[in-house]
Amino acid sequence: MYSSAEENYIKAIFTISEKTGKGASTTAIAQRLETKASSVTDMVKKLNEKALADHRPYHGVSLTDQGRQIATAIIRKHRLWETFLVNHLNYRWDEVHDLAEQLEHIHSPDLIDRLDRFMGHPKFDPHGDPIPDRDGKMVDVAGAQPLSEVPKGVLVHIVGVRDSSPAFLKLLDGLGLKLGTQLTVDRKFEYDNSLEVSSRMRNGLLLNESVCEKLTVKIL
Amino acid sequence: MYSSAEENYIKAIFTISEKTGKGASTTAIAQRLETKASSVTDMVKKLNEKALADHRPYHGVSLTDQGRQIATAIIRKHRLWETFLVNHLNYRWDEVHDLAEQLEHIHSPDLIDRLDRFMGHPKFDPHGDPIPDRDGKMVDVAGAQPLSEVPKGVLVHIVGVRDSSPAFLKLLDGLGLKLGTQLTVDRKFEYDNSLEVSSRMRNGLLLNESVCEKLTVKIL
DNA sequence: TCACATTTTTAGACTTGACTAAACATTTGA
DNA sequence: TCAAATGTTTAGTCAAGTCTAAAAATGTGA
Repeated sequence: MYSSAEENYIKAIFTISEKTGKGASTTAIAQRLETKASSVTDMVKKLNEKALADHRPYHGVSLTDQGRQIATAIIRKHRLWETFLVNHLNYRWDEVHDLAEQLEHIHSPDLIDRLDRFMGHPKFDPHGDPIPDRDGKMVDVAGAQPLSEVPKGVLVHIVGVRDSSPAFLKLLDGLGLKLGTQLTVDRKFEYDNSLEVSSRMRNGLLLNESVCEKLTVKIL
Repeated sequence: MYSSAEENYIKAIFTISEKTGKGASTTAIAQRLETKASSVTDMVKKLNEKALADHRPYHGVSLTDQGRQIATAIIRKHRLWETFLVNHLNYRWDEVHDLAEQLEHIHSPDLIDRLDRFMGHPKFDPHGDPIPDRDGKMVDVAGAQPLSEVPKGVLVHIVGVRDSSPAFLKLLDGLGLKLGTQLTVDRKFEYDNSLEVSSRMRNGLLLNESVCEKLTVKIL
């Protein structure tokens, strides 16, 4: 059984490694968990002793197989809880992240499997992220790419968001964008890499670079 | 926001006070929380400073209005989660206590109200205990009494259990007793205060004193 | 190559919540 | 009424997790 603190570090290392393809630096971990690098040093030492992580100083922390297994289990819990909150308790997709961060630390041999069964084994969470199965495997979303890389004139639909912060999700709500929304890139502005897109609901929607990078789409 | 430790103490003080009608002694609190009296002293001091509890040494700890309000909120959470686990995730009534002890510490402005609405505002949990509403009010179970006090020949039905431990609940399951089961006391044995009862399913069921005290029944 | 900016670790302290052992206080029964 | 039993508190310690400040180590650009 691991503490919430340990679990949060494991998840952070996993997520940073996923994103960068390299080990997670102590500084990066500290930043993500809003803590200090010295605290990270201590915890990484502890995870190392428990054979959950390896640390090559100045080259990053990586998870062992066991660490990775714990990480995917936590992510599975997080995403299933988010799905439950949105699909059954009528939460909006921008409200569930923090609550799921609490719920993901509930320890139970089978609660999450029952929740999974109750919901009919959903494959994606409300933000389009794949939900790992009991063995940590998740469907791979082949062909998905950031909107920022889509050429002009191609019809795509939104399959995921790379940022689950309330602010970002509310912005999307305000623009009428959600999972499944079909889009075409009409114009690209080199000046700031912003895009003008059109959907069924709206034309001439101007999206800045950072928004486009965080929207994952698939060609239809 | 209160820590899980603080919440557990508040709940223990509330429950002991309910049961005994007096303040909760530090020893009683220690026993219930499986901790030591000296630890209780420390925490009670802290709760006192936060205006959640009053302590008159040798006469018990009692909760302030604010403390009581927190206590009923936690009990509401505990019982609603138990109800959810049994009614929607198919847990048995003897499996949910420990899990609900974790879930009751989830902090959220409205999760529990949504859960309440989702389930259609249940009035009782799987053990027959009344679920407090948002204001801490719960229906009072008038006319309920322990089976041990029921006279011979009177038809009653089980409305609650005063012990939610897996061992006790499994015993009841094994005897074919559950909420709603109709019983008549056939014989009373003065020797050890055990009772012989009969239900529709079984006759000549011998229940010892401690079991009879923990079964709450109502005359039909 | 080598200085410096960056990253990482160490050392010492703090908070929360718990513990043991011992001292202290009160109730109660004889 | 007073001593024993019971209940409570104090004092000192510990572990987890965090922090600041300072020291140490490393990668990299000039």
